Amino acid sequence: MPPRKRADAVRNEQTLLAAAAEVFVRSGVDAPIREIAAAAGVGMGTIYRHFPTRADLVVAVYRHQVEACAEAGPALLSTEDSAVAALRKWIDLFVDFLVTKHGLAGAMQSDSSGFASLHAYFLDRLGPVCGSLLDAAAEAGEIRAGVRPFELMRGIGNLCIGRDDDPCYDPRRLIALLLDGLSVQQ
Amino acid sequence: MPPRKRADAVRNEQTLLAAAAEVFVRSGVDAPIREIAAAAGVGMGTIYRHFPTRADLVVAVYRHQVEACAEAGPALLSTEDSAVAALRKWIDLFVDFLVTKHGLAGAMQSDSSGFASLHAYFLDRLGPVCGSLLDAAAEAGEIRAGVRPFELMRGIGNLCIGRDDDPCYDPRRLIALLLDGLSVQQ
DNA sequence: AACGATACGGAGCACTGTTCCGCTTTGTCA
DNA sequence: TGACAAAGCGGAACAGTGCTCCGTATCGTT
Repeated sequence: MPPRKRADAVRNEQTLLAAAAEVFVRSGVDAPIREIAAAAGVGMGTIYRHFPTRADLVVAVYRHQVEACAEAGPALLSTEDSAVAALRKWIDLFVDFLVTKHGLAGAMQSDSSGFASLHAYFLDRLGPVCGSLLDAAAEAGEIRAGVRPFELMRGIGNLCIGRDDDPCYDPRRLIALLLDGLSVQQ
Repeated sequence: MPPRKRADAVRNEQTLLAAAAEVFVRSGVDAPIREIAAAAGVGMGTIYRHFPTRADLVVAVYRHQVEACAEAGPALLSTEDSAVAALRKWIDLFVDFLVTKHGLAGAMQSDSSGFASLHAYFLDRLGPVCGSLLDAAAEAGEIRAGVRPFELMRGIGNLCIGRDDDPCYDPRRLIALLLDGLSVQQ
C-alpha cells in the first residue's frame, strides 16, 4: 500500500484545481502552464508532477468543477434570499464550468470513450441538483413550473458553444434572457 | 491595375505549394513553418509574404491539390497500362490530398462557411474525374460496374479519418482491400 | 532533534510563430 | 546594353511556449 500523501501535496493539488478553473474561464483551456502556475502560486514543476499532461489537468478540473457545482446547489438554496436567486447564482457557476467542459472536448480528440463516461457522470451528478433548484423556485411561485432540468442544462450548454469565435457573442446575456423568460407570468 | 508579378515570385509560389503538400502529408498541417520553408528551399519570410496566415497556405495547397488531382485522372488513364492501374494510382494521390483536406477542416474551426464552398468545389471538380476512371475500368472489365464515384470518394474519405490518433491505423491498407473487392468477380 | 523521503520552485533548454531589414534579383527605360 | 528603382528574398532575432531537471525546502517519522 502506498504511503499517505504529504499534507502540502494535497493542499497544492486543491489550490491548483481552483486556480486552473479560474484561468480556464479567463484564458481558455490552452492557457500557458506558466499562467496557471502563477495563478496558483506554485512552480511549474508542481503542476507537471500532479498532472503530467494537459488532459490530466483538464479532466481533474472538470471533475472538481462538477463536484463543486453539485455541492453549491443545496448551499445556495439555504443561503440566498429566494429560490430564484439561488438558481441564478447556480447557473452562473454552471456556465463557468461549461468553459472547461467545452475545452475538454477539444483536448480529447483522441480518447472519445473517456469523454463519454465523463459526460455521463456530469449528467448524473448535476441533473438532480438543477432539478431541486427548479422545483424550489417553482414551488415558491418564482418561476413557471414544468421546466425539465436536462432541457435547461442542455439549452444553456448550447448557448455557450462557440464563445471564442466572436468576442461580441456573450452567452451570459442570452442566458439572462432565458431566465427572465422563466419568471412566472402569463 | 496591379503590376505583373515577378517571375521568381510565381516560381516560388508553385514550389511552395508543392513542398507544403508533401510536408503536410509527412508531418500534418501543423508542421513548423521552418520545415516547410526548408522543404521548399526558401526563407520563412517568403512563406509569410505569399501566405500571411497558416490557413491561407492550407487553403492554397488544398485548391492546388484538387487541381492536380483532377488533372492527374486523364493523364494516368493514358499513361498507365490498365484502367484499374490508373484508378489505383489516382486514389493514392487522392489519399495524400485528404490529409490536407482533413487538416484544413481543423484549421478552419471559425470560418465554416468558407469551408463549405471549398468542399463543394472539391466535389464538383473531382467527382467527374473519379467517375471517368471508374467507367474506364468497368468498361475494360477490370472492376465491377455500378460503383458510384461519390460513394467511393466518400468511403475513402471516411477511411482516412483519425489516422493521426493511432500509428497502427493505416488507411491505405484498408483502401487496398476496398479496391481488391472492387475487382470484377462473382 | 535528527534524518530520510517527498515535494517544491524555477532556471534552462528546445522548439515554435512572427517580424524586420539588409541584400539580391528582376523588369524596365534610356 | 547598362543602370536603377521596385519587388522580392533570406534568415537572424525576438517573444512565447512546453517540458525537464536538480538543488533546496518541507514534511512525517523515529
